[in-house]
Parts: sequence; C-alpha cells; structure tokens
Amino acid sequence: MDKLVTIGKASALTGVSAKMIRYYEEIGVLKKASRTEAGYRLYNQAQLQQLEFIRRARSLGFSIPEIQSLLKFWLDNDRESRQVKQLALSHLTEINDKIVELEQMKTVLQKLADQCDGDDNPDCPILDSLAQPPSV
Amino acid sequence: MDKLVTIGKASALTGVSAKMIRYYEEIGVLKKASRTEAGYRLYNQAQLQQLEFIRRARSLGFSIPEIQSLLKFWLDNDRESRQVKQLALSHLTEINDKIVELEQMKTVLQKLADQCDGDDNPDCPILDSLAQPPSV
DNA sequence: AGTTGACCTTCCTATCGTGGTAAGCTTTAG
DNA sequence: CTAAAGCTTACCACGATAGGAAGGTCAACT
Repeated sequence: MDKLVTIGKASALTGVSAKMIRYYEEIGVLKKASRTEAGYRLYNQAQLQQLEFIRRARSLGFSIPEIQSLLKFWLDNDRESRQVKQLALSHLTEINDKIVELEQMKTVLQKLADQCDGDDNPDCPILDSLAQPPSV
Repeated sequence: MDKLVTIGKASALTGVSAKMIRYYEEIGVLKKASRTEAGYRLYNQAQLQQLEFIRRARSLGFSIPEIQSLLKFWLDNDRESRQVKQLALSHLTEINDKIVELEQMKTVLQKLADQCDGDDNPDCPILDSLAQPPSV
C-alpha cells in the first residue's frame, strides 16, 4: 500500500518545490530517493512526511543544518527531548536577536520619516542623518 | 587641501571594508576612484563621506539598490524630500513585515518549547508539531 | 505507429552582501 | 637592500532559492 510518486507529485503534495527536493537530497538532508528504471525519483509516504516536516521547520525559520538535526531526532527513538528543546531555544534566541535589530532600525527610521516633510522641498532629515554622525 | 588616502585608510576611516569599497565601485554604487600611477585607488574627503553614508544606510537595513537611490538624492540638489520619504517608508514597511513574520515564528516556537519537558524523555511536542499538520 | 505535451533528468547561472585566498606588484620602514 | 605591509585582480564560498537549457521518458490522442 506504500504508494510511490514522482517528484512532481511529491512537490504538489508537500508544498516543497521539486528544485528544493533535489537540493535536499544533494546536500544530504534527505536520503537518496529510489529511482525508476528511467531514473525518475520515487517517494513513499514516509518520505512525503519528511518533506512536510522540512517545510514546516523552514516556515519556523530553522536553518537547513538545524532541520537536519531535527529530522535526525525525529527519526531516532533514543532521542532526549532535552536535545530538541535546546535546539529550539537556541533558534528562539536568534529570532529574538533579529527582532531586536529590526526594532532598532524601525525606531530610528520611523523618527526620521516623521521629521521629513515629504514635499517638494529638498530639505530632508533622513539624508541629513545618513550624511552626518548620529550625534542626535 | 583635499587629502587623498588609499583604500586601507579609507576603510579604517569609514568602517567599510576594502573589499566592500571595491565591490561598491564594481557594481556602480560609487564612481570609479582615481588611481596613482601604480594603480592604487585614491579617495578624497567627499568620497569618504559617501562611504560613511553607505555604512549608515546599511546599518538601517537599506538594500544596495535603495542606497544607490539615496546617494543619488543626496547628491542631487533638485531632489524632493517626498522621494526620500517614500523610499524610507517603503523600507519601513519591509522591516515591519519581517518583524511580523519573526514574531509569528517566535510565538509558535515559544509555545512549543514551553510544552516540551526538555528531559531524558523522548516525547517532544516540538517534533510532534513539525510531524503533523498544525491542527492545533 | 507516430506525434505531442507534460514530466523528468543533469548541469549551469543568478541572486545579495560579505569574507577569504592566492599570485604578484608597490610602497614604506628599518 | 631587504622585509613587511599594503595594494592589485581574479577566483571561490556561503544559504536557500529560482531559472533555464538540452535531452530523455511517459501517457494520451490521432
């Protein structure tokens, strides 16, 4: 009952582009898929699940090396949830750092934009600020 | 009185790596620098200011094409502050979009991490969530 | 049986901003 | 005069993704 599908169907079913499926195989995130006699890749249910796993992990911002670890944990019955949680918390820290950085940019830029008339006049505090040391 | 410096000094003075200075010239963000007889690039005060301008704009997250526009506006006395403000607001929107995306990741991931014991036990809601459709 | 169109294969290119490295020339300090 | 530091160009790399070209394969229709 393990229905096999070619890469196009696998892509449509999982939302991962064929391009990326091949890439994941190439860099070793996924095991090499079996092939038809003509060389077409074939995917079974378990492999489709792995592709969905990858897609969800990507949508949470995990990097490919991180996903490789997550996949390994998932397939390993001897894992400790400690390992997974640690990885997740580490990723959370990265996310928080990025948010802080973006918030800082946002604050500065919003202030500058507020001060800029945005009319025909060439005077512009945004350009002034970029041109000079941020003394203010 | 326009003191000329080579690329290493320009880099030290502006905080832009020599590598990136050459790159900006190559892609046309900066005009081609003048050269000594031996072929060394030379930078004057105005060019150093432009490098600092670029560095500050980068630190606010502006892309290089955006910076190219900002530089053009800065050097153009016929600019309208409207144009600059529009660019800044557009960039601000991008920043906000990214923040929203990261906040969403953060929320989901934080919840999952909170639910994960993080001990010797293999049970892990994080992996469960990645393995299954986000029904919850 | 033959053609057509959809699907698959591999290989190459590009993105964006940055870093690194290697081979070779120039300048400066000792 | 020599050694070190600085400069030049020309490569390669990252991360994750997309695009295209050239060619093989499969299924359906005539």
